[in-house]
Amino acid sequence: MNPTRIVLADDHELVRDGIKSLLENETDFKVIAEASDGKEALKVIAQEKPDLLIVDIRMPQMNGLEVVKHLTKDFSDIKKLVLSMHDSEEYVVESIVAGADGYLLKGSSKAEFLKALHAIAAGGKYFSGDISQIIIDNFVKGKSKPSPKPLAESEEISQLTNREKQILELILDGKGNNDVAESLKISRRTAEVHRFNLMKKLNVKNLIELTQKSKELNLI
Amino acid sequence: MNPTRIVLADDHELVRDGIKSLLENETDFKVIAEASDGKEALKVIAQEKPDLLIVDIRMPQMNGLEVVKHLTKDFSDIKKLVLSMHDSEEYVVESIVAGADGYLLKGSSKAEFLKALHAIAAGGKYFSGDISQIIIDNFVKGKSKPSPKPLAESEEISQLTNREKQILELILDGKGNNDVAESLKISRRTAEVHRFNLMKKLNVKNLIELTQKSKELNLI
DNA sequence: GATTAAATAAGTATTTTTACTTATTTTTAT
DNA sequence: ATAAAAATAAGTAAAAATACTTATTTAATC
Repeated sequence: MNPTRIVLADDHELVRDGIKSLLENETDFKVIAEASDGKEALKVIAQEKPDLLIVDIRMPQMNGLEVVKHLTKDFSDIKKLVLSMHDSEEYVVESIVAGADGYLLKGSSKAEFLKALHAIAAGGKYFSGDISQIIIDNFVKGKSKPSPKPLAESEEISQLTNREKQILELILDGKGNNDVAESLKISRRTAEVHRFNLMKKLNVKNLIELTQKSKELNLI
Repeated sequence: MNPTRIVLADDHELVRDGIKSLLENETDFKVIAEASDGKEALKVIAQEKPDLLIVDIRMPQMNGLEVVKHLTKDFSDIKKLVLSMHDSEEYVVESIVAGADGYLLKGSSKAEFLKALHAIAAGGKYFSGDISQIIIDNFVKGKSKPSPKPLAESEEISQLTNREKQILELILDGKGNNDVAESLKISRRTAEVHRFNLMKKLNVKNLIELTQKSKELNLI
């Protein structure tokens, strides 16, 4: 197998060097590029198309979570491991919500770091056991959780055309046909047709069902 | 500080001995009793009132999860660490739901084991990073999780009259004013007024916002 | 270069919702 | 018992949405 190609984003050179040296003898991983701030990270990622991003939260220009969000949105197949000094609740929760595949405290051992990388490279998730408290508190609310649905990109959403997805987003922002038309500079009728078609494709018959379906599809 | 008093429940003597020897030099923890099946565990716990139970899932008579459930119900201040050979989804999820404070795979290192014990003794939770995938998949459903609100009955919802709450539910089921009217045997106009009023109270201006607000309020 | 798929737009008719106001009847609380 | 709050209902006019159909213009693909 080819090594997992990694981009490293952290504003401290020392930290980057440390991680690089940790990975030096690992044949499974290869750091192919670095960035010292969020904006740069995005640029580098667009160029290099790595398999995985290791990113610090606190960075100049654009923080790590923003970077993660962008990746989740625009490069959904790039994995994201968030490294942080903090086990602050907000950061952890935000990271998960932003779509991070892992969250490690900088105090983690090399062994755990590698474990996390392997898990994530294999398509899994790895969140430091130290923060499980936070995860449980924030996400395990009701008890029963009936559907362990694959949160993968569903077939349903992929039958939508790009335009339809775009319009769906606007609808989900609470926009009416008129608003949609206006913000996309198309006629209201067109907006209506798009709405009509996408609702048909998603097999829903009203906004509520649309919203619920969207929730199931993790669009909201 | 007094050491944390532990009861050990596992049907394999070897495993129990192993854990005991691991804890031998730890002044913070003391194994005060053991049990080799679930029923016995409950009996011992009732006698000894330990601070913490380390319990295997697979045991004769009564499995570990059942024991955990009983403790959560009847001895809520006793902490529970579930030890398992399996990272099976069901077990993990069930453990959490049953009220376990931690879940460790038997393959965990001594360091992680102690970390977990310390975390749990201190009132925290510790779930092996290896199973974070499962936790995330099962409990983190929708993306946005804006409000770690106490899912207590919010002020907003309590300003609604009962009738309005009832109608809100129907709306959230995707019912239009006509459907609402029909199923409550009231006139459509009345349904409209209720909808109008409740939306005003919740300060939303369309169905999407209503749905989102309802999600925040954990109504959906 | 031809087909196909996607995006655009208009038309039509029906149904709903919005955004009120007014007013009567029940409940509930003091 | 009486005032206040809640539930009921109707009216009106304007704005949107629904449920289609048809049709033209781009893009993409074969």
